[in-house]
Amino acid sequence: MSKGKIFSGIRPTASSLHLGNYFGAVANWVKLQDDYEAIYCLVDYHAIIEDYDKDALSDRVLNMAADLLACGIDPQQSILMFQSAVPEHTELAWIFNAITSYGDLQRMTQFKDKSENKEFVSAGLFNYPILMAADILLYHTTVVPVGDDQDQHVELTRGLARRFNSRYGDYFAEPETIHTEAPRIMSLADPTSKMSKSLGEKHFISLFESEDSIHSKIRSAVTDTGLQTDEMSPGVKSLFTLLKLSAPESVYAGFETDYQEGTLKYVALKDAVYEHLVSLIQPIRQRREGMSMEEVRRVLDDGSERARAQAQVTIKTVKQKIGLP
RNA sequence: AGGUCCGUAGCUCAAUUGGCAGAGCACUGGUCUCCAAAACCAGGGGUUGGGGGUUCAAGUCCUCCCGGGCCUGCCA
Repeated sequence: MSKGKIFSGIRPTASSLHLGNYFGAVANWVKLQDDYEAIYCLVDYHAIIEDYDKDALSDRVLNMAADLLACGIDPQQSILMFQSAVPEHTELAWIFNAITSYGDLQRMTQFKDKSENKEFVSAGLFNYPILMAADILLYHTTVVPVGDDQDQHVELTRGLARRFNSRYGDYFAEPETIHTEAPRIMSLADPTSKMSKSLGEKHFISLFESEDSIHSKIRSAVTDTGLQTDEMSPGVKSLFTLLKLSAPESVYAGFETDYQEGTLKYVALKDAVYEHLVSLIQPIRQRREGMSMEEVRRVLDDGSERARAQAQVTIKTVKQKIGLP
């Protein structure tokens, strides 16, 4: 039987991947490669719709590609590409603009969140779900692995596929989302917020930063705040999550028992998280170090070329269907 | 294109008739804590969007430019 087809993107807004990217998305991307035909895309056209550093962007694309390869994305198996190398993304997005209702976009909660209290809101920020729909449908993707914050956008994508099909004749399959068991990794300094580069230096741990820095960030992780309750505090829960992801089950179970018996020393938990985390990411760090950027560039160009071949077929058909010469 | 309001620290803002650029939050360090948090103590942080001008003295006044918000007009 034929494999399903996956498309997933990541914005090259930082110079390297952090633990949230890794456990929340990339680790799953690596696993999914075996069961699906996958396209993983650095979505640089998405990166430019909000403030960004033009001098850093192209290096970020390359560096994140290198990070992804180090994490185990296999360019023999999957396609690793960058968006702006395949102009058909924006071409299809424009076409989808014509069948997207203004109201649908206004209802996007992410747009409402991001545009609130911002003095410059680009039209691109408003339109971005359309580009995302184009990214997905351009390759006849059947499965989209995303966090639940992207559900609404995938739902729009399904709606656009349906609307296109009913106006111009069946063509696009409606992609399904899959939610892997991927946990949301929280900021250690503020365990009620998702780990993110944009919150500031304290709020994320890069896969590639120094061990000292990782250690001190974990050591200073917020644990209990305010009054004691029966519930495990978000900060402690977050540390347990990281331990579960990085340590053997027996180690995890030991700490859990300590917690339940009230004998847990948070320092011990933190140091265990640090040690297991570092040994888990050690091989990734080593692969990343040995990587040549020329090779990464070649992989990206090759992936983008293969993707483009598929994209061109889609665009050609779409243009015919909608009546363009 | 016209009208109008605005631009001061990472963020929100203050600075008298023109008179030493400041506060809160955030950040960094310390005390405390198993680690953190809270609290307290200390610290770093600025081309006041940019150029020119008036003045003994400009964040403040004049002028041009850049950027942004709102309104109107025009446009494929």
